[in-house]
Amino acid sequence: MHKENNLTKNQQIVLDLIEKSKEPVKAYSILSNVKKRGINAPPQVYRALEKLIKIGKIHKVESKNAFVVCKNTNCEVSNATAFSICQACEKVTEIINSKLSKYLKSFQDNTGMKYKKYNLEFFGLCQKCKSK
Amino acid sequence: MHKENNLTKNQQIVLDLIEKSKEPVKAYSILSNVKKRGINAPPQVYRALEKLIKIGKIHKVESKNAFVVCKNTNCEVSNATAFSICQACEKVTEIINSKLSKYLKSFQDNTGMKYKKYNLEFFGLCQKCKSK
DNA sequence: CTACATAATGTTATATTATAACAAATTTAA
DNA sequence: TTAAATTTGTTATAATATAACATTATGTAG
Repeated sequence: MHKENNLTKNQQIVLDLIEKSKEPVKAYSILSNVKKRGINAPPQVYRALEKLIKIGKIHKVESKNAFVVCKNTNCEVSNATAFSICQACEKVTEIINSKLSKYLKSFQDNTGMKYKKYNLEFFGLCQKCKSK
Repeated sequence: MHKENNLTKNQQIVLDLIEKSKEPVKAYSILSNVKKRGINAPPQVYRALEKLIKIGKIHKVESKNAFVVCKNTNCEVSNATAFSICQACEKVTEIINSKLSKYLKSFQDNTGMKYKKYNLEFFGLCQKCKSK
């Protein structure tokens, strides 16, 4: 919400909007909400999103085509992301767990491929929805 | 490739096509390739895909909006999927690693949320692309 | 400062991915 | 063999994302 350095006007507008939201926000929802602030067309939103992802301010939740603020000081510019997604209420939370990230960052499969990046999405029922 | 039981004609046609492909296939690529077999419109493809995912025959690679055959006899109807994706050649391979799947299936975060399902995508350079 | 390079912007158009809605045909199972 | 459920075929449209290009702003080296 507060002014970040290094960000251009459009990037800041888009980031502000995502930060204000409790839920992941979709690109066209962002667009319709920032029209009053002078952003008129999809490319302006997608460009800002691309940059914000690149610098690690936000992440894309792939299974939802939606965007969330990075809550993790350790995810190292978007290279190691994990989310918990409730299948009922659709709530998405970034998982911050150093054991998990250490495990995955050092994971090696049998092909010898060295991983630079991962994205993990867990699905289940959150506390609230479980008790319904 | 061989006739599977339980599948309808369209489901079988779509599955055959995905099985024949070495790479993840996109929905509209499937569509254009099965027109000669009588599938004319997107909903026919998407319905087949939905069913095939549900029964665990195929997976969706979320970061690519593309579909691959399940290579894993243990992924238990799509509930535990992991992929290795080369950022250069875009090759996608399903990771079959029981340590990894055990670790993730039993993973618990601090919210008490119990996970039923996960999808993990690793990115890096495959052997071939690394040595270029 | 100034000129070059780089990045960001604004804009129009279009490509790509996915679903809604509904009538008809087929399969399943009571 | 009828009712229910599923799958199909079809048209239309919604939702997500990028191409292309002219313009403006910003950063940086000389």
